[in-house]
Amino acid sequence: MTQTAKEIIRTGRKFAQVLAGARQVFMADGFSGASVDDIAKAAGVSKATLYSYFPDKRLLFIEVANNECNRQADEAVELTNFEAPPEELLTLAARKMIRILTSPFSQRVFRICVAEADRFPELGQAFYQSGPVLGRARMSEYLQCACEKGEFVIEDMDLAADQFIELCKTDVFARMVFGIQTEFSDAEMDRIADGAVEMFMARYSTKQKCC
Amino acid sequence: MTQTAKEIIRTGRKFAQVLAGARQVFMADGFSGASVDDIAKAAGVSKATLYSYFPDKRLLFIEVANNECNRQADEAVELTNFEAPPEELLTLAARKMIRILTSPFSQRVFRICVAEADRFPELGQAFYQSGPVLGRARMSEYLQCACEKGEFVIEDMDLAADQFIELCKTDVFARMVFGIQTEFSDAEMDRIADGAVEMFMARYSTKQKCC
DNA sequence: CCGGAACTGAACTAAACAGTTTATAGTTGG
DNA sequence: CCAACTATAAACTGTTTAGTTCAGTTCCGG
Repeated sequence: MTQTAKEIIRTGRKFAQVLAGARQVFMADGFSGASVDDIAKAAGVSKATLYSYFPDKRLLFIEVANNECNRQADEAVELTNFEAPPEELLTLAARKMIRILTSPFSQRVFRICVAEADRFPELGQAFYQSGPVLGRARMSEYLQCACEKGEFVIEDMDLAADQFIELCKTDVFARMVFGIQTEFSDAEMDRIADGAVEMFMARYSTKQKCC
Repeated sequence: MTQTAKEIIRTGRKFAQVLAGARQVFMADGFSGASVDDIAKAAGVSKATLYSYFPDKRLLFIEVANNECNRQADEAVELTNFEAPPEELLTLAARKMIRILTSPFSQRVFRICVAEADRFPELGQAFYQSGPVLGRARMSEYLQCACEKGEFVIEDMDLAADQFIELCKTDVFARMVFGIQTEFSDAEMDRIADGAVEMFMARYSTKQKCC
């Protein structure tokens, strides 16, 4: 009558190993694609040990997913140097954004979130919070600041932030998601980034480029 | 020694029934989530009958997926009335686009494409062709025409088309994909649509709104 | 160096599911 | 009315995989 209840046991020598193995296999194969045997093997641990830490595959996955979401939140884009001229700053931000969006890691996590949306609704939510919401917050913060300096005129700050981020996905995102293309050259990224910045400036900048 | 080879037999009374049942179950549960027993039941047909038409689950799925992609291509947005003022036309197009993007059907198909990208790479390609590529072509065509009338100045037509389509996804798409929200009010859609149009006009329209 | 806790490996259960077979029955057209 | 074709239900095969069990081994603190 071993009363493990339904809880994760975080103490023990090999806990971290199990987690690392699970992370590796889940990231590569998704939830359904990953077998517990594979995970145990990748972790260099017996299946019994794995099950002594985690009551089931589901909770193991959730643990991994949460960790990854937190990691992603930590690595989020910092808009450094609010003082730089808006056009420059936005161009840098756009490039960074595109690079993050197209990273193998993002692609994998995105795929898993979508594929497992039925089984793990909370997963999409977590990812949305630590990705898009955070990005928008950072962007909004900067735009607010730039508006106060009279560089932009923006009525709906959240909309503007979302629009900028969305523009960074132009073409690239769809090609990625549908498996048309998984890597992008600097030239391709710059085309999108510059396009996004020019569009954003044309809409919200106070500087007129004509007349 | 029944020489069925590995081919789909399209003749026979119940072929259409099987296809309809498969469509229903695959759309609801995805490829892995759907069991052949469920499909046979939904089709009102025995499993043996199903297997007399289709050599395996995979080919049945591909048949359904192809049909759905073609259907989607047929229903694609027509940009009616090229003569209308650009702002009006774009606003209508944006609303239509958002409505299509957020339809339960699109959501389901998108989800399936992403989830099964490994198993069926050609699926994403087909969907990309019958969705994004088609949309861009239609949009490009219109923009070309409007440029010739002097309503817009656009250097990179494909980029502009993609940008407009992308702007229509602002916020909405991410919320959908991550399961935050699956239905959208008219007000929410109009906010995005109007935002997209204003942005697009500011960037590419020849009409100045100031000075 | 000892005793208990952590770990191992391999075998096992149970369920799900793709695909097959069989024996039977309805349908159709000549 | 009789072949030939089509369909059916149900049982069966084989495989995969989550989760369990247990006898034996390793590790580590006291």
